[in-house]
Amino acid sequence: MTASLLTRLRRSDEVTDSEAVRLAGAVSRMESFAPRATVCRAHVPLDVSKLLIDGFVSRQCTLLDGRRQILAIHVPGDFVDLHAFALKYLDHDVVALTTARLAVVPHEQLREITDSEPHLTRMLWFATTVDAAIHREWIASLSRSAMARVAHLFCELRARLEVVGLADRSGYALPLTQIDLADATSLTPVHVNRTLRQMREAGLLDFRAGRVEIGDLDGLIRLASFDPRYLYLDRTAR
Amino acid sequence: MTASLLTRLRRSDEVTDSEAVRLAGAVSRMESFAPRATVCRAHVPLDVSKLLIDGFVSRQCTLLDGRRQILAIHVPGDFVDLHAFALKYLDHDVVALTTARLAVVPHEQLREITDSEPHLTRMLWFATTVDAAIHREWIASLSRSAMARVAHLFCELRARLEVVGLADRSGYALPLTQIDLADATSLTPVHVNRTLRQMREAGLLDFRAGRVEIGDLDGLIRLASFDPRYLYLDRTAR
DNA sequence: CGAGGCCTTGAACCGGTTCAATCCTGGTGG
DNA sequence: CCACCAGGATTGAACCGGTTCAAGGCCTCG
Repeated sequence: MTASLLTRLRRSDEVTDSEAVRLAGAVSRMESFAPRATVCRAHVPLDVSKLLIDGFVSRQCTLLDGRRQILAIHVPGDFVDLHAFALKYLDHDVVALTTARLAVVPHEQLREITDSEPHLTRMLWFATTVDAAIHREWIASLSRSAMARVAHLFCELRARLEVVGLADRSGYALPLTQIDLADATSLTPVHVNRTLRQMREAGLLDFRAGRVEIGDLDGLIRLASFDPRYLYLDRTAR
Repeated sequence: MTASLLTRLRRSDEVTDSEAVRLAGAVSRMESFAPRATVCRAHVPLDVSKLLIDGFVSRQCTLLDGRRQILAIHVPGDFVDLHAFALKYLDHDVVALTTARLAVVPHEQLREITDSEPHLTRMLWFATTVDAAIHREWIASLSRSAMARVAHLFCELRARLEVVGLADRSGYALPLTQIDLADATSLTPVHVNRTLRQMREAGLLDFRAGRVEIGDLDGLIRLASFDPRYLYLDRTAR
């Protein structure tokens, strides 16, 4: 169950077998969600956190005028609402974008890990600070052009999915709608559509039928000015 | 030195005297910075983190076209680059917006705290997840109108400064330029200026001479649709 | 007293939005 | 088996919030 999380953590630091066992043992059960189903709601006290096994989920909030803002998109291996362990409730909703399976980890288990496994604790802390780094990159991304924003999102998802073996240089499965992309980039669906057409015509990328087909990864990276260092994928003792 | 950090942490949970002593003992020295001085630079390995004692500092990055994007504004009591303890380097620069004093905490000390003080560790972890929550709120804010964005920034700073006794309902000192506000809201200085004029004419707020004078806090909160729950200022065991 | 920042205001411009219509596709029920 | 329907994708045209460019004004500091 925790295989993809381990793959991710091991990309950034060494994880001992006993730590891996500890983590696997912390999972109490699995949960499945249909597309659009709410995984957890803002401002509701939580005593579990959830690890995404497969599918895509988003952190999102609903603005006053009813528009949905996607704050982050999570991929398999992400400990989606680990923040809730420290925060005790979330400030946003977590919603399934596709069919999704998540492993449930009671905070009681996390509490015991923090009491007895300092290194594992630092790894989990690390995972939440990477989330924060991704948020910052989104803030910077939002101040750029529509093309750059959309390209950046595709580059980021590619890099993160590659870590868990779900993407390569040529593309990846991404069963989202243009509306999802619009809500994630703060653009209108209409403009996302035009932007995708431009990218297709430029031979950069073709997003169709739930799949991202990358024509020119280097061009895409340049367009997005994507620098993956903010994902902290290099290996260092933590 | 750690008084304002303690005030902040104690707002969210109980901190024992021995924990407070441990935290105070972790500070190795003080550093002062002039306005615009760089506190730490992106992508440079770090072995200390810094706690803001007084003044304002920003997390920021420079976009390809030379524009500066402010990703966060920190107020006294904030453990500005605590993230670097987990990340080992930062993905952005930290720059003094005003004259600023910071307390330096070696990662070695933080390491020892994580090894022997689980509750204090969770408190520090908590502090970084609140930073992430603030980032998310900025993402949502950026998708709204110029008025709402600027109003939201003023509301947030007021709420955070109030915790450490540096603001009340009527206003607070904020020695930033309109250019700083522009870079923090992804607006142009020209438009920030027009927005501030509108807010002044509406009797909501007067930002002049390095001070925010609030005329109608409730109106401002409404305009910003500011909901302070994302700052996690309620007291809970963590 | 001159220079450099910052603030302020006007006018033209433009990237992205809004509104509206049409197409396409997969799923459903008769 | 096919008509129908709903949700998403696509395209055109008018519009608008915020940008850009340009010109002063004001204040502080050397």
